[in-house]
Amino acid sequence: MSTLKARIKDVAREAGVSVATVSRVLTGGPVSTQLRDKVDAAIRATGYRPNLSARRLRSQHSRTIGLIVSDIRNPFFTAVSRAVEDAAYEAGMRVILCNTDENPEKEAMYLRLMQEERVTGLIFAPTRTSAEALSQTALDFPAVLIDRVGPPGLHDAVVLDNAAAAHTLVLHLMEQGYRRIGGLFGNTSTTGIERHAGFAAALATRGLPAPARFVPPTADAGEAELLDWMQSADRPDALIASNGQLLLGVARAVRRLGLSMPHDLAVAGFDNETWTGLVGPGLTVIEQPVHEIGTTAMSLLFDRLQRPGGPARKMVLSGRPILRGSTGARLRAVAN
Amino acid sequence: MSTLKARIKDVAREAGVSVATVSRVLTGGPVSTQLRDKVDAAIRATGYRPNLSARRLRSQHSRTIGLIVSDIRNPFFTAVSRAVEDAAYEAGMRVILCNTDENPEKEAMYLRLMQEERVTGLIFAPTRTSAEALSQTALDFPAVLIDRVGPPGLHDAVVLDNAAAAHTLVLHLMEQGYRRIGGLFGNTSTTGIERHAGFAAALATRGLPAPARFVPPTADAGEAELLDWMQSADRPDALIASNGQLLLGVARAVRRLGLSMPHDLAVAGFDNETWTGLVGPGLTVIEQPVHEIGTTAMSLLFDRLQRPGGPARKMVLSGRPILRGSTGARLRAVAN
DNA sequence: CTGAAAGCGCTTACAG
DNA sequence: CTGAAAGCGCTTACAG
Repeated sequence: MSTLKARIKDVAREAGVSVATVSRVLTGGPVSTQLRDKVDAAIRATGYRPNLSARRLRSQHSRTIGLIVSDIRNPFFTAVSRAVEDAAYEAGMRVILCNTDENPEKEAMYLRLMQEERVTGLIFAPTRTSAEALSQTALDFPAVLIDRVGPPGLHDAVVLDNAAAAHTLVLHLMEQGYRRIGGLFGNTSTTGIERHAGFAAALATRGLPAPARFVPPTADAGEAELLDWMQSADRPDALIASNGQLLLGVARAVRRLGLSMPHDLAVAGFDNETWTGLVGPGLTVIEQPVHEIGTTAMSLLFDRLQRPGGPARKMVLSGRPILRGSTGARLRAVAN
Repeated sequence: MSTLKARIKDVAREAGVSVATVSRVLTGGPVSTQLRDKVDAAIRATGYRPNLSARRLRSQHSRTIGLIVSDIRNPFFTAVSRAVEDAAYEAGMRVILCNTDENPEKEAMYLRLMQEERVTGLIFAPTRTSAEALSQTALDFPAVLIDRVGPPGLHDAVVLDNAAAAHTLVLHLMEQGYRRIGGLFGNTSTTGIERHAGFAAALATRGLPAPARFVPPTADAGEAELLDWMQSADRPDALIASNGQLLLGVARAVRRLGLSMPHDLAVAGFDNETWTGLVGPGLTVIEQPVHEIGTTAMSLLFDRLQRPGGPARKMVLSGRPILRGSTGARLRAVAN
């Protein structure tokens, strides 16, 4: 028989050994070659597959990583998730993925789920609300924050050097001749704040104004905001979008308004998504090391599990500027 | 105390009731209001959270859905996954997601994992190799195939009307004046085969040749193949790409060769990914009802769980053609 | 409605 | 190296 009904007890009977011996074969314990062969044969004969729930309960190890992000459809999180999952399965662990839609209530709910699953560790991209709440909540497992930071010194984190990256983009735009540089930032995470800081600082070095707008980090919000902005008095001649979703909204608005990049509006943003290289003259972006963010988060987590205690570590990874046509040099008005 | 150490036994002691009563409160069994209040208070006082592994083991219900796709980074699967996850959490179930990279060995491995997790049901996009193997393997849980079909009559499935969709695209291209219409198809799934069939059938109605190339369903393979094709003798004047990854490769090749759509090459494809509306004149595509594919798969699964037995059902959903500039009318050579 | 007891399928000291 | 026994944290008949 090879139904799923086979338990370790059935294998033991089939092999003529104790359940302890079967268990040892399964977990790589010390067993004589002779018995091991018998057990292996019995496993094949019965079609036995261990019951992971029982194993987890008894061993008190869930071998499970929680992964909480805002939306797996955001390509940044898609890529990070894939890296996390690969690393997890590699290490014999499994992943529980949750989408919060930047909703603090969902975050709280999934945090409870993580407790109930007795996860080994958590990788978490919190909203600002939840990030602050983290200082109150004592988690029963180590957590590594990604993309966004929490209360200082409390959790390990892997983030981009956001201020530096935004600074680089602004510097580039200024070098290209732009002076009215606007910024569109997400309003739900610390990331938007940090990128805004770098943006404002760079413009301050030249005494330029730093018009900024904060919106929900979605394509729709970005599109609507830019449509409004471009029809207002303080219309910018260059724009920075602080993440891939907002940048997508900007690209849509540009298309809808029939603007030409960079002539009517220079555009730069974050996240080297597939489409950024294919649109118009190509969009200048900061590429995030998405895969490395995922693997680094897992490394920090495994590290923390092996050596609990010790100070919180923040890994700050650099983005890579990819300069494309959307930030080509500004054409000066011809003297006439 | 509010550590995770609290077990049902601790709550019972705190509330002055039996563990059975606590369990009944937890699972919504019949308990007097008086005791229920005591237990609720004790749960709050102890910070108790149920242990899902224990619950699963004892109740023999994992409340878990397995989801096996080729790569979560493929936007089609990203969207389907999100729909599946939302439906699952809605129903109090959790999802185990696995990426197979179109690799039959990984598929077999994850299928074993599903057994060990004792999943309630499975949603699976198999390669052709695994789809065939499915006729041999008896699974211990119901499975719903998505995007691709398996052995006839064996499993529920949710698929696009692939042949009809490809037929529609070819018809449109012929109406626009194109006659040398090539097709680029994925070679790992039944989907590519079905789309090729519709493609060939449509061209046959006008007695036109149906030059087709089968490649791995990746952007790189698509790009390389089109670069080669466009430099060959049988260079097409219109092209169909059978999925979003291949279409992306095509878009890259078009850009690299400096071709103008539709003048140098008309392009149509599958999957209405974000970028398809933003590239050049916009790409004509068949939009798949990605969200509905996910929710329908879950419905079929829940249905099957409630009423086992009964014939396998195949849900065939229609794609929606989105006509854009990439398939604009062919400019005839001017008589001179 | 309530409690005492059995048992889900494993792993892991303990003793030999 | 091997086996008998305890027990992980729950749920669920069973009896009252």
